[in-house]
Amino acid sequence: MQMKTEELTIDCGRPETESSSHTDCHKVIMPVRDALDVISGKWKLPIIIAVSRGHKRFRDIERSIPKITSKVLSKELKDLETHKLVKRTVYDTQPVTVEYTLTPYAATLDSVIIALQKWGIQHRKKILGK
Amino acid sequence: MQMKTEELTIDCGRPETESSSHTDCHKVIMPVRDALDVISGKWKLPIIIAVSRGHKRFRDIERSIPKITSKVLSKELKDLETHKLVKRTVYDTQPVTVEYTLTPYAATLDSVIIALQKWGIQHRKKILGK
DNA sequence: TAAAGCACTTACCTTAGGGAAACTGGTTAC
DNA sequence: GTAACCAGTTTCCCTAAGGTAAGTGCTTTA
Repeated sequence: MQMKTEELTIDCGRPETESSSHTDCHKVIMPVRDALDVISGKWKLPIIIAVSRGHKRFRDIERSIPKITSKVLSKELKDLETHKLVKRTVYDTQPVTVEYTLTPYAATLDSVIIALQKWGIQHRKKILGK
Repeated sequence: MQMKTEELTIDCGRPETESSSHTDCHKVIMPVRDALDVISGKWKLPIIIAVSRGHKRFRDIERSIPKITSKVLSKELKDLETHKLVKRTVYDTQPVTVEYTLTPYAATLDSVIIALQKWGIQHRKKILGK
């Protein structure tokens, strides 16, 4: 049905060829699940967006994301750090200053975020009357 | 820091202008959260991929997605139906044949899926030695 | 010297997501 | 006539995610 030719195609041709279709399917499903394992959940992308937007300090990030709590933010920042998407830097000031920044690797998520943002915008338009 | 100029930009300029930065930030976070509300979770995108790949029947979809159970598939298909992403058609055969197909609206998710697939592929390469 | 800010942590509790397994009510193939 | 397939449903259970609220140790501001 739908066939979009960008660099990677959602290989949906040959719908009725039974033999190798499952394996083909896995080639799309598996990477998507790998990606979802890292970035799914309610907060990870919002945090990445906030940090990319220039919010570096803990309280600053907290204020920039509606409804997030410090407990959740703390935990999610640790997760993002272990996934090498966020870097935590402690400056030896009085009192200590902590800054969160995105790693260069996090920039590779740009296309994902942009795709989701675009889809979210049009989806909201669609469901709340056009 | 990172600035990618596609149609929509992750507006991350002016990092230290305090006044309007939160509102700007929300303009990205909100649509992304709207999108995540619909498609996040472990199974929705895999199901959409499987159906787009030509798997129309319940058992066929079930077999094409590793580790999914019939209970979860049943529930997620209902969710996708209410979000107008999947259409369920019952054919009055003996016994009844049920077919799931994507709506045209689901095709709008292609760019999201492609972005996630690409990211997942390179992420796996990155973490499992290059 | 009290209040408020920073960067968190801890304790407690609720809910949602999801796994395992069995079961239903029908039909077809052997 | 029994095994297997289809399209699910039901029950029971468990864990992870996440909300609420308070506290900690430090410092700056009024």
